[in-house]
Amino acid sequence: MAAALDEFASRGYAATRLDDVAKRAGVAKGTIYLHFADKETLFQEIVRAMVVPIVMNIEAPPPGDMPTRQVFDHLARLFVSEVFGTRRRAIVRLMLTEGPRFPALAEFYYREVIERVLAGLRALVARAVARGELRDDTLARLPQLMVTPLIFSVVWNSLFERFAPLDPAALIKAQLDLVFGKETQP
Amino acid sequence: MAAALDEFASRGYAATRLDDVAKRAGVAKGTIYLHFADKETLFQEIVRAMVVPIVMNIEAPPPGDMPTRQVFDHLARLFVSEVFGTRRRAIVRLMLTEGPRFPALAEFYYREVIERVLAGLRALVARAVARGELRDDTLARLPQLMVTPLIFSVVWNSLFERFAPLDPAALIKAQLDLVFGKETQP
Amino acid sequence: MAAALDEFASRGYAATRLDDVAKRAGVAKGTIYLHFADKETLFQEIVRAMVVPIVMNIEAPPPGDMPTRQVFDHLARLFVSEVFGTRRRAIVRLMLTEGPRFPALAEFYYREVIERVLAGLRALVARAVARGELRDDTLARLPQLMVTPLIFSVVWNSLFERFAPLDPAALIKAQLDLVFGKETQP
Amino acid sequence: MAAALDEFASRGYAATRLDDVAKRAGVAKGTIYLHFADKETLFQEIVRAMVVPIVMNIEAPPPGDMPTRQVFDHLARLFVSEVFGTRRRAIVRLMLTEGPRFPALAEFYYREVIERVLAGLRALVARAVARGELRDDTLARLPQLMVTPLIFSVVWNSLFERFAPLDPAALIKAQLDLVFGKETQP
DNA sequence: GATGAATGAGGCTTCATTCAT
DNA sequence: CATGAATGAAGCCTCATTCAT
Repeated sequence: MAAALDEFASRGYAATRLDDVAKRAGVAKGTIYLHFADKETLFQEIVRAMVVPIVMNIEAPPPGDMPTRQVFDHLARLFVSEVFGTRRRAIVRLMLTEGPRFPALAEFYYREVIERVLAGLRALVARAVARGELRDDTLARLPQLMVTPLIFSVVWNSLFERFAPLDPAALIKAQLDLVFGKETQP
Repeated sequence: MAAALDEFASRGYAATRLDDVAKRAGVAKGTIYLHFADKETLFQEIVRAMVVPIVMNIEAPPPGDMPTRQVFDHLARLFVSEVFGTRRRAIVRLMLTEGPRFPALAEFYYREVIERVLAGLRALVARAVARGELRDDTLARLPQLMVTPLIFSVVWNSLFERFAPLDPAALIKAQLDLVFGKETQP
Repeated sequence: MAAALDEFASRGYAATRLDDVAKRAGVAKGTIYLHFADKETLFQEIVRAMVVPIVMNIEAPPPGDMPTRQVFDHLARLFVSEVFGTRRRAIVRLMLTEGPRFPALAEFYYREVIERVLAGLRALVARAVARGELRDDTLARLPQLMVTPLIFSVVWNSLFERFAPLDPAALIKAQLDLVFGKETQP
Repeated sequence: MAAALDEFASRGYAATRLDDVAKRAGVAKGTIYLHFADKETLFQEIVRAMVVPIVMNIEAPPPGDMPTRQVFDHLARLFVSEVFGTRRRAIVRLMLTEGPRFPALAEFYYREVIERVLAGLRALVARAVARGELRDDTLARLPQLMVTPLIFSVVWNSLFERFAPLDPAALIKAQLDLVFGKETQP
């Protein structure tokens, strides 16, 4: 699966040859079919299997007294170190680029990841409002605003990293500053 | 080219058959080769040809006395009506999904579109700072923050429109509220 | 189709390679797919196309005054010269050997050929009874008895021709002798 | 071997997978290779092993005073109950359908079964002629005529049983009636 | 003996590309 | 210019066979 992920990530679904996956994994072509019904299943299994762990962290409730801004900072660092900085980033990119052609996968992703992430974000926003850290509830209606910089960073860097690498940590920090007001002590 | 765009947009580059493009265009398969060297060239020509017009608007300098917030509002509306609401949205999505596999195309896109858009955004941010409409210059360093909602909307809707359509106008307005402060009179 | 028939006839359906069919036909492998959806369709189309002409003859009504025995003699000669002695014999053999694995084909064969042949045989038997050429009507209930020697000859020779070729003309003549009584003047 | 016979019988030689044979037999795939060199050998061994018992009965000499017609009746009943009505019918069908592709098997079948059956039939025909039960010796030259209904029944039912099942007992009885004259007391 | 995971040759099928008309 | 039949390389998948355990 690691070999397949690498191939899918670097060539895309359609351009990946199972021959190459097998070669990279150090097995014969037929061996793949002992574990996966076909290329499509292999692809979907990989994404499914690696997508779920990504979401785990956000659901853990934050310590009761931590400022919400700090919670978001923590989550952002988590994303950068555990997703963006790792092979999991490829999973996110594959979802974005291949998802439209795999409706079943997109639905799975939505149910297993997106809905949970959104719910978690909404809960955090509500917490911040309740604690007087946020003035209004626009963000409760559009919690996506808390993660646009993350997705944007993945997209940007997959296309333009060569020309102008974009630091996801800086981008998300700037967004948090917009939301919570500029930090006074960094 | 319109036929090819439709096919590429709905199936992706690799899964598009020139047979289908020809059928949709009402010509014979061979005819395509009278105009384009091969499938790859066809794809790149289409994206190039349709990408350029997208950028035109942003470069026109804004009326001298218009509040910068209004300029951004106008540009956002322009994006929604002229890109998101039209077939051009497919072009943006194709750039995002196929770009990684077409480095030449990504470079072209970066030079012809992204750099110019960024420069335009930077100029607008500088204008806003100069006019006292923005306090600090984080946005001058990361002008991408002004467009993350647009890109995010395209990505989101290409994957999850079925489950939870996301209104790009609302998302960009909320982002502008974050940047400029909540509008008092709409 | 002729090339495919030859290959199917000499190797059976499963063992036939489309590569060989193409080679024998003097075309490229892909060309086959311009005319037939897949190997299975190719096989079925061939059998269908060549099976129908076989049945034509038997349906023509016999001259009013000809002894029924002569009508059968004529049909038997027709079978020997137009089917057994030609490439069409391979069609019959293919139906027998591959039919069980192609239920759709067997049904088609039954509807298009067998039912018609049986009806024709029944009509002839009835005619013979009406003219006093046959005593009882067992054959009207089991008209298959008029063709068992033909089918048997095809089966026998496909297996044992090398060891003991069986003359279908002699076998069917002997059967007709059994049915109508030994011919007095040959 | 029973498992393999079932698989071969229902799918044909080429379409049978050793995986399925092993599964049906409740052993591992490799186990098959402890007993048979390869798939072809397995197939031939099965047919050989089960073909021989079929022929045994016909060679037992008939009771001296039994009318030959009765002997044939008895043999016909034996075929129906011991072959047609049992799994052995599959063996006969496999010989017919796969024989052309296994010349060695066809030869074995001819030597071990056909020749003996033919000899037995000839002896019976000669006995009938000697006893005045048959007028002429056409059947001595073409003893196959005594079994065409049996083979035909197997072929017919393997193809058309769904549409019009054919009773082998009725067919062979009718043929015997043709040969020996209609039975007066059944 | 028995297992069953692994192998890889082989065959079907697709589709970008060509070219005679 | 346009056609579309023909090509054949390329890739997915199957399954008989092997062999370390």
